Amino acid sequence: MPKVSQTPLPPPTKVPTAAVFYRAESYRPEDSIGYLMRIVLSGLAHEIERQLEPSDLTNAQWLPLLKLHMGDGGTVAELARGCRLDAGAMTRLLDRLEAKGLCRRVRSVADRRVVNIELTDEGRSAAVDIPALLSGVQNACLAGFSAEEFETLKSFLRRMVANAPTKLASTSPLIPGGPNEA
Amino acid sequence: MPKVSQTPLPPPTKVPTAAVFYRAESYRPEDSIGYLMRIVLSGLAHEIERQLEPSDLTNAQWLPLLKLHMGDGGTVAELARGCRLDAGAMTRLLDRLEAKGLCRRVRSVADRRVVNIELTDEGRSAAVDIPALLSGVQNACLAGFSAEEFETLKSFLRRMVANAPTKLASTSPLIPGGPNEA
DNA sequence: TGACATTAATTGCCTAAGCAAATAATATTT
DNA sequence: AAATATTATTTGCTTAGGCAATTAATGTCA
Repeated sequence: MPKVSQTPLPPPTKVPTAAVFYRAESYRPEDSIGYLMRIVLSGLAHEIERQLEPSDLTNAQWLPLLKLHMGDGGTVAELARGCRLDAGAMTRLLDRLEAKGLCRRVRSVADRRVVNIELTDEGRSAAVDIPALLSGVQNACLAGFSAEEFETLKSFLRRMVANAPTKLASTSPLIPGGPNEA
Repeated sequence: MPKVSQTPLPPPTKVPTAAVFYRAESYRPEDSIGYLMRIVLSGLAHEIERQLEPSDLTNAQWLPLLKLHMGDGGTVAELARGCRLDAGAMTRLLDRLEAKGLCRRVRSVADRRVVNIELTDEGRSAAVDIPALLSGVQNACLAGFSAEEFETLKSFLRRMVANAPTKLASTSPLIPGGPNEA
């Protein structure tokens, strides 16, 4: 039951009216939120990768490793969903992790289709450092932000996630507590 | 001259104090701004690519095509810088655009090292539709945002861009009017 | 002028991600 | 039970991007 209003609304719009912030005639790539987010993200990725160097991990590899370490998914399919990756891509990513000795594949006995992924000791010791690293990089990215601005930013991002085409948003449990938990 | 205050500031900090929004002990990937931005961006990319289908263009190809059309860079190096891409990646991207008949390479006579990239008629006609497409997708992503929220979001993003490691931010004219033009 | 440095573009090698097809195992249905 | 559908994983093919080395052309400096 979304926002029942007591006073009758002039036009009974159920979907929020599409804003017109960008127009074809005046479009400049550098002003677009997509462009700006791309720059922020690539900066974050670059710095994360730089700090990951001693661990011999790439920016694509820390997320599945972290999920394994947190017990959030222990099969190829679960990891692929959790990392929003193609199953084939995850297979080959795990090939590389396995080649580095960070994890191993164990065929499930209960369901012989699934392959359980287990961290090795090296994998575990590489994983424990990741949260601190990610926290540091993202805190640095937010330098100068107040706590309130930080919350506002997150709520903006969650609203944009919710605006994304349903297909993408529905394939995995995106936001644990819904798009409104501040 | 950033915000000169009349009252004396208690600690004369010149660099904004690093905020502590994320901590290793309580880190959850789904709460991170990097994760949220990644989802928004991939949703945007997916939708843009879907709408680009009739043009036979990919999400990676519209930006160089648009820059060529806007006269913003006509050589491999300029396009690579403008699109924040490796020169080698741009070479091969242009290979694919050329194979599709959207552009052609013309060796410069003034400086025989450089290759000038020219749009073909097909390239031009593919480029003209791009701004409207990008505007539509990004406006949809911003559904429900007020004009003020939109400006706040952009200012947040610009501040994060400015916080990015100097290396990345200095390689190209990121923000035309500086990180403060609302 | 000649040695050296810089720049532009290309190429090879790697990681990476999506899509589609193939295979194998499990579920469902008739 | 047999046929069918679904699921898990893998593999081939493609686009894509980064890094390093190579080649060619231009600039710089002693």
